[in-house]
Amino acid sequence: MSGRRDAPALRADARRNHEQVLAAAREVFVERGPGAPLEDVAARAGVGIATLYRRFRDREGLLRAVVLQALEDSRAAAESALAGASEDDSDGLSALGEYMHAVLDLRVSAVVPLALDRLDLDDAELTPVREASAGAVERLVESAHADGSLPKQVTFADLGTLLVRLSRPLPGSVPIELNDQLAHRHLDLVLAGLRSDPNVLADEGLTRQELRSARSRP
Amino acid sequence: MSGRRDAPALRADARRNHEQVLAAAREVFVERGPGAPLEDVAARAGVGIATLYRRFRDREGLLRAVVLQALEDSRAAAESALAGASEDDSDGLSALGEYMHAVLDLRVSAVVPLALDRLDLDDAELTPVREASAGAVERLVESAHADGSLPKQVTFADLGTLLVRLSRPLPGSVPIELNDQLAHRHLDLVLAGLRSDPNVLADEGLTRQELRSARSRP
DNA sequence: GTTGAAGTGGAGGCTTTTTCTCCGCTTCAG
DNA sequence: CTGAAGCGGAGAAAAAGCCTCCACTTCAAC
Repeated sequence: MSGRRDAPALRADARRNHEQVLAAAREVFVERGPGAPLEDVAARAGVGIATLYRRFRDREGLLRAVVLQALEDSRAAAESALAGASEDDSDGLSALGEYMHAVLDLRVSAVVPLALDRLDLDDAELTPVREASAGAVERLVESAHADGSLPKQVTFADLGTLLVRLSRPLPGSVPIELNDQLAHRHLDLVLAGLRSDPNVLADEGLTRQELRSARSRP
Repeated sequence: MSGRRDAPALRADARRNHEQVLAAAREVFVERGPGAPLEDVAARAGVGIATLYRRFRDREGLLRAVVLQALEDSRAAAESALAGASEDDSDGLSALGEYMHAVLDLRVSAVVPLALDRLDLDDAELTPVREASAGAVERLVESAHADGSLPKQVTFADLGTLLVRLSRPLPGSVPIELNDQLAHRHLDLVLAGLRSDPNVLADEGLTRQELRSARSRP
């Protein structure tokens, strides 16, 4: 559960800074792209640039840490939605919708593809975490397929890529609260469409494997 | 209909380069942001950097030209959809859908907000073109509201911002054709939802004016 | 064809931006 | 109280990007 090789135990203030930098990085990378100046990240975290570099080797190290944390957040949200669904007797699509709204707030789908783009896709540390997160979401999708609340033509890949589109902030000077409010509204629009019509789309979307292989061999 | 003050009539090759740069700029700005190196734009156009600077004063001049052209494209698409709808006896939502698919292909909604962000919003040359384009789209939306094919709660601002989200390319190395294919699929999903349920959303979206004022005073 | 005006590419000087280290000062925790 | 741990930010070094200059090429009018 700790970093690579037993961590030497951070002092309380250092640990707090570490978290603040990570949170700031997620915001800044989402707003300004994965190449945003690290000084901006430090400033947003309310911390000196040296502190950022003390905790993270370089941009790549920071990106990797951000992705790891975001994927973990996503997995937790998916599992909590799945658990919530079996307690109440709500259907699979409701659970999926809950997860998607949560992910929007976490900005997971905005930051992960952005950051992953600059990282080694086959990284040994990243791969299992990616699998775990995707697996949890896949179970959510399967359960919605199984109880008929989500049309079979709408696949994991459809929902994932759609979520990416909905997660990225609108360009231009749109205030962040308005942006988020609109994103949730747009998601509701999509979810309502999925719910009302079992034949929304004529043909079946890509599978996860198809999406991945299209990505790796462009 | 020509540029500012009667243009001195370009030679054929120069005119061709001018168009190629404009087209390349639209693509590159959409893919890499409005701050992308102009050398990349020149390279994509198959032209030297000097040629780019000979035709456009600087980045701002190029951005402005791109926006002007994109807005003009959008207006033409909206008017053609509106005209097509009255010929056939299709409803307002179909016309709107046709327009939205066309705009996706033109990448208008991706490039315009991006570029406008770096330009003077109250620019005297831009404003009338922006009005003309928005006006044509507004007529399309109104006609869909009027014949009941589009729920009243779904506003111009909703559709515009949604189109922006759908238009931006997915980050990561997603091949362009796959990206576009998915974008059209996602749009179909949204349109199907709009069509099937007159009460998709509980409350009314922002008006155009509300969106604009939220943008200008953040 | 010839000719000269129009157009072209890209090397390179200059500026701006970003990175990342170093070191004197501050804070935590035992 | 003290020393180990942590901190901020100045600034050297590097990288990225801008845009001009000029020797060369192409177009089109005659």
